[in-house]
Amino acid sequence: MELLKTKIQPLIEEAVEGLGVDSSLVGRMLQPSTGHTWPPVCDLSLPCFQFAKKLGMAPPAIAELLCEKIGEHEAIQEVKALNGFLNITASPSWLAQQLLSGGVGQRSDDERREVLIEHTSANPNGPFHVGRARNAILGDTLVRLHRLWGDKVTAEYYVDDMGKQVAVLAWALENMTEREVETLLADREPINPQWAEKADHQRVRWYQAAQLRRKDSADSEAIESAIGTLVHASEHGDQGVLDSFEQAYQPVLDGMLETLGRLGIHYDRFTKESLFVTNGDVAALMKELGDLEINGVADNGAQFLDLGQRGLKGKTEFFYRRGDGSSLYATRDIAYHRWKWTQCNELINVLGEDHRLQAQQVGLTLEELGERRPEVMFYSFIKLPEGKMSTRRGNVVFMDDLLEEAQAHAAEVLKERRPDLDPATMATIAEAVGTSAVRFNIISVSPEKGFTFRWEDALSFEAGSAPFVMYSHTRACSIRRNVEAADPSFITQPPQIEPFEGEMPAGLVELLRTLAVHDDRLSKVVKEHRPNLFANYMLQLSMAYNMFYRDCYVIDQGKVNPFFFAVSEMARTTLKAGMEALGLVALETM
RNA sequence: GGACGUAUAGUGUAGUUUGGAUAUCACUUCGGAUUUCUAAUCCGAAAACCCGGGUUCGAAUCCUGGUACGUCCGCCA
Repeated sequence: MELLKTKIQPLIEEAVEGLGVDSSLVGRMLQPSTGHTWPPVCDLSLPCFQFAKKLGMAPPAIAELLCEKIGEHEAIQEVKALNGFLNITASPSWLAQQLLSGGVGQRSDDERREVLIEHTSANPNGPFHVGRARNAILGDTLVRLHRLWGDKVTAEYYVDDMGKQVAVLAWALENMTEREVETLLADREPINPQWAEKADHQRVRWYQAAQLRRKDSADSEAIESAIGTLVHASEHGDQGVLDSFEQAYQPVLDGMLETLGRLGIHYDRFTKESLFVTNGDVAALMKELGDLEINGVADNGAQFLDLGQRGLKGKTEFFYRRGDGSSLYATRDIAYHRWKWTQCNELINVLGEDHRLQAQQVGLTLEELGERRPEVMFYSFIKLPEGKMSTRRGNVVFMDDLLEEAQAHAAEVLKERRPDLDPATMATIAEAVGTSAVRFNIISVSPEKGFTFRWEDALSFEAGSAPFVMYSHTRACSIRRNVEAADPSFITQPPQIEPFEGEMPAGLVELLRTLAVHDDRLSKVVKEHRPNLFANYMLQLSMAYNMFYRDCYVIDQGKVNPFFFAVSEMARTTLKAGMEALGLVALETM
């Protein structure tokens, strides 16, 4: 709790110095109590173990001594020695005053940054499946969290508009008939009629059929060489070929973006990979790389960097140029990164764990060129209970299907709970609940941990899920509506808040404490790229609000309590902003 | 074979960067609250740090050796 720490640190330092020990460590040692217990036993805690040796005293005794030395302070409710810790609890009325006066959460300009976040960047060759969605959901959440913090963010999608995957798609659309495609895919699950008009679902079948023919047909060699020619042309910047590629993939990409849009995921900019080939950046880059100390040349003229000399373990040769002089994917990625650095002062990539090595190579090369390396948030792949997700084996869950299912499930729950609602409202709420639950289910797990997709988890609407948070928010909204009905002046001209008299109910204290650590948590989450911690915070905030709701009646016997209402409103706006930062729909009624 | 990542109650997870208290939250199980400012709620109980060694007053956290799972090791993208 930084809010409290800045106020009372001098007080503690003085007390520590009074014992005759160095107080310079106090700043580092004075921490929120360890988060192992919820609710926390206190707001700030000073472990006294390090002083024990110097003073020749037992830590609990030191804590006792310090405890006696700390004087009264308006911000402190209680100082207590316990098990060798000096525990400080903030005064709830002081917290309330700080929070309600609006002084909390102001960011100075030098804390705001221009951030470019690249995420998703999936090959436009087929519909989004749940595996790919982890990238988009994590990336978009990071974008939103940075915006909540006050950063200026550009969300960017790097479009893979050249190379083999798109070439296969373009070749298939040009050379195969629908009948041929369907014959080849006869033993696969047919296209879901619901998506029959959606280009990503349509065209992926051409792609899949072509993949089969490439492997396993009489003319596979001829096909391979035709595709090879296309790839080669695209890598040399042949505009005609690039245009035909675009015609092939753009409708697919549009379909994918439609799916993402349903989850509230949007981009500020799309940058095409081919740009860096056609504008000469890649050629210039390869020339520059060739002059580096660690450059090497293979027998056929291909070139690489020996990154072993820069500490890379395992495979040390990093090829950036083929024997025929053309560039590789990673080479273009480096050119792309140099360009990205001209657009921002902080760069974040969201990448699957399969990109770890390549990200190392790109990072080391950028440093070799005198650039900074980007920060990367890696995530591990989503599996199905049956095993790895694979389009080839038909073992996939499409996002489009998941979202439909989630919506339907939410509609079912709603029908029982709110039979009074009209169908249109019900559909809107069900859509919001469904998509929010799907996002939350994925966000709330640490990115680097493995994730197994389970329908029952994704569609769970109980405590610990998005609807739990959403529900707390609707309660706060409902209270606001009731207050407005009881006395509109509370909304139009909020009254002066009198300090709270007497002892605060537990739920109120808990809510104030939780609101008070909002900025601490957000700051950590944004700096360390860990959206799941904020999801966790939102659950805590919702729980705290529910406790407050239990203990404090904003409207009691028709009369509005101004203090409770002010706290409720603060929680409501904090909940709303936090939900938006996680991409959850902040419904006002559900 | 090599590089990297992960391992916490029956299940899913937080905490590990910076060692410190009774290890978080939920599902499940068991028990309780309700003529409610929206019960998709609240209160209570039971239940876990992969295995071995080391450092330390103190290890889920740091070091080391195993085991299991995942990812990568293309002049592919």
